[in-house]
Amino acid sequence: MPHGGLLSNETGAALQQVRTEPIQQRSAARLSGLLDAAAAVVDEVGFDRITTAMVAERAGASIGTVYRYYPDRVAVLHALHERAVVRFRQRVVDELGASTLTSWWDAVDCVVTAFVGLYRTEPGFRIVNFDDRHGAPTADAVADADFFARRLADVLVNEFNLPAGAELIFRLEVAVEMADALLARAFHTDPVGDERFITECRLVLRDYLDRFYSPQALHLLAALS
Amino acid sequence: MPHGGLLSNETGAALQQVRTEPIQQRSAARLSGLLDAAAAVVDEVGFDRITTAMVAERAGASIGTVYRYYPDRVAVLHALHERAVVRFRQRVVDELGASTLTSWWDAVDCVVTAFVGLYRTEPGFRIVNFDDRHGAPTADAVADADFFARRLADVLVNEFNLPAGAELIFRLEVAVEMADALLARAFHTDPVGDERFITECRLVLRDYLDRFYSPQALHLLAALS
DNA sequence: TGGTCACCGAGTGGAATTCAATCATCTTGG
DNA sequence: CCAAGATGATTGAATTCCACTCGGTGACCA
Repeated sequence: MPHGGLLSNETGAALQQVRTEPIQQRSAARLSGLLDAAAAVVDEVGFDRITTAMVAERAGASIGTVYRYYPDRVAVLHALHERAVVRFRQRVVDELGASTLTSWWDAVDCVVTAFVGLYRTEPGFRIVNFDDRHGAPTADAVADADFFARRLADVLVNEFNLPAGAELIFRLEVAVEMADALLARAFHTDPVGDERFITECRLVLRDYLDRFYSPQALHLLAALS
Repeated sequence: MPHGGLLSNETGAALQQVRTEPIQQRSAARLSGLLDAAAAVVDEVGFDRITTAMVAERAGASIGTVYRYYPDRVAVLHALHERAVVRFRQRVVDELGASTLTSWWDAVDCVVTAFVGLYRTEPGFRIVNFDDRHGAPTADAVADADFFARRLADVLVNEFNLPAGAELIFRLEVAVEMADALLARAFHTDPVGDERFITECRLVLRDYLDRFYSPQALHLLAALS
């Protein structure tokens, strides 16, 4: 299942995600506690064997409490997914800030590094590969699909003068899909991640994007316009 | 989710897949009828919302009949998956037979064409993207993961003299993962398949493999040994 | 006409989800 | 600063839904 990996939107996140916005401060702790519990359970039994009871018990709460915050079981998974994505984005900007970037490639590399790092350390991070596929096409699935690609496009345009536009976004969408698949494959059985697939992922991304956005290609492009 | 797409194994297929081998001829019809029903339901509600009752009703059978042939719900999905894979392979060989192949690229192209064709016409074909992810690492997940890659490797080695070996298999595994992801993305919302992703898939595959197995690269390789 | 093969569908059990009762924390008038 | 409400938070028994079982019934075959 493609998509769902690096991608997500922000607006739709809180949209009916949480039943009741936490008012008192203890609720916030409860909420993140529930997600921590869910993450732990995901690591233990996988995210289709998860039960609401497990999450509740692990969080030291009762079943009812889970349902106070989330309308149903998959909503919990969605929330966990969202949190993972948020942390991923944070990690990316950290990574970007800590590195000296000499070309767009370094930025792409940072993204891969951030993803791999989280896969290794963040409990339940495999949830980023969760995408519940409905038969009925999810209403705004496409709308939020390319969110991350757009984000990344902005960075590449502003920092490295790549040509903005729908084409760049599409290319990045493709790149994200490929990276997602290869990295997920790297961690499919190996908890540390199969290095062969990780390095091949970097290679593929670079080659693919180089085809359009290498210095030479850009130079050529500039000459034409 | 990675793997599971174009891949599958053959040995594990019939292994505990069907509870009772059909003895009388009407049973065979029942069996395929159940799978047809399952395929229809998959198209309607997606393959995680599917219920045994839905399949039974759709097939004009009772719950018990479903369980006469399949030990549990996921076994039905596995069987449907297997059938899809079998039909896919058949389609690939048909396609290969009908085309005049001038290079390994044509063979790869045929595979993509077959996959896209089935996605468009075969009910429930999206099941090829089904891979039940357990928390406990599936015992032989890796073992059957590269089955299709090996198969394809055989063809490419025998027909187009690509250099056999673990490297080729790994490359094809990577290629399969990428193609799987991009094609699944193409059909994620669009039932006819987003042509942009399909053509980009062909492009990516060609570029990726060309890097190692283009005539020039092969020539170079031959010179070194 | 007995012996399998197929089939049925009410029944069982476990997990998902609800909800009315209870506890905890705020807040407001005195 | 302190009662009571008022409102948020929590609980867990009850309910619903769904996978799966099994004893009984008809269909085929020899």
